[in-house]
Amino acid sequence: MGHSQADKLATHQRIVEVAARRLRERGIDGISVGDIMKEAGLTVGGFYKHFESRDALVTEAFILALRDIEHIQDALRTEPQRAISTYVSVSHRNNVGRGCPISALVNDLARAPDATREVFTERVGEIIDLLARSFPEADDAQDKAVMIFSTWVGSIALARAVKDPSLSNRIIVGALAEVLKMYD
Amino acid sequence: MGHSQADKLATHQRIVEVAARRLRERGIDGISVGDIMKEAGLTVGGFYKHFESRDALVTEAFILALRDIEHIQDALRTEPQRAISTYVSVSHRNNVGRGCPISALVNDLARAPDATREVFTERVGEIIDLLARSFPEADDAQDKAVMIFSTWVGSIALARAVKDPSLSNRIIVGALAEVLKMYD
DNA sequence: ATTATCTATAGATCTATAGATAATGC
DNA sequence: ATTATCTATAGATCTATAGATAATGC
Repeated sequence: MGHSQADKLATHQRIVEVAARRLRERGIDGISVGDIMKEAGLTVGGFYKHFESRDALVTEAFILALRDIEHIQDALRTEPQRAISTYVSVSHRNNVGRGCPISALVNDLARAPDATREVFTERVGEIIDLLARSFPEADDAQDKAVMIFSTWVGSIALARAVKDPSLSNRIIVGALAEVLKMYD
Repeated sequence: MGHSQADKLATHQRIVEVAARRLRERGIDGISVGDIMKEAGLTVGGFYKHFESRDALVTEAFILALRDIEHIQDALRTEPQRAISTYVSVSHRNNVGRGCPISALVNDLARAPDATREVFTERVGEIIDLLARSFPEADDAQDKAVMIFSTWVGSIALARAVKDPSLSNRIIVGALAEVLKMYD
């Protein structure tokens, strides 16, 4: 056992990092405390010295996962079309464990505890505001923003769920092409 | 015990109906064989005389749930704008248990067994084809179709997951308004 | 002395099966 | 005799807790 206070912080971070990835891959109900601890190189007994409950880990892991879309939000401010092309992409579809936790977990979030849903809701509001600002001259900028974000989430989630790779690619490529036309 | 062969068919149907609703409300991992049987007025022991496995019930329940979008598909052939207004609506958002199983379960489906994903994939292809036919004069009809279906799924899933009712309404109303503009 | 992590386990699930019970249907 | 459903349970989870162990840090 290596157990300084600094070690504990590093351990905590490692647990949350593992959970943030597996959460997106397997869903909220798809991860267990035991599995996450094992993958972090620990045993289950120490878990509750780090987290109040399993739900608390889920919320913390979701918050960490949201960091993986910060670069999209930053790009939205200055280069919206590049942000869109990064989100609606084959590489994003293929990398669920490191991708946007909203498209990976939107159904799970609808059934999640309030604490997690609140974090999620705030971020959705921010993204929609950023998208709306990318249409400074439109009088329906908010509506356009809401539609684009719905398309992002829907296209990536659908492209991951369909079995046919050709259909999956058509969803990504087609949705991207149409969304980009909104900037013409 | 009432146990004619006709009773067994009715029992089977009742189990699948209960599962089709709870599946959409709670997710694939959110239903248990025992809970579904209990809600159908039965005990757990009889389950495996009706289904090969839990997964088999999930697939059958998903197929039954798909019947709740057949009226949308029918409307798409003749009145696409009405079909869209029915799908992207507050009442659809509020009725997950009887609503489209794709928007309720798209994340779950990405992690589901192949048999379920295949049924889902086929239906997605059909819907996209129907949507594409609603733009007979456009040369990007397939892309438009893919975008609209992504918007459907994303807007309903997001509107259910956000906590703020005002934001939830803005997502529905905004996404609907923008999609309808594609028919102008 | 304190504490970060470990071993062990209680108690509550959940899927699936075995065998009993009470009807149906030849 | 057959069979639809029931009771009971095996075996495998899963969350959470108790108490032991082996470090840290005053």
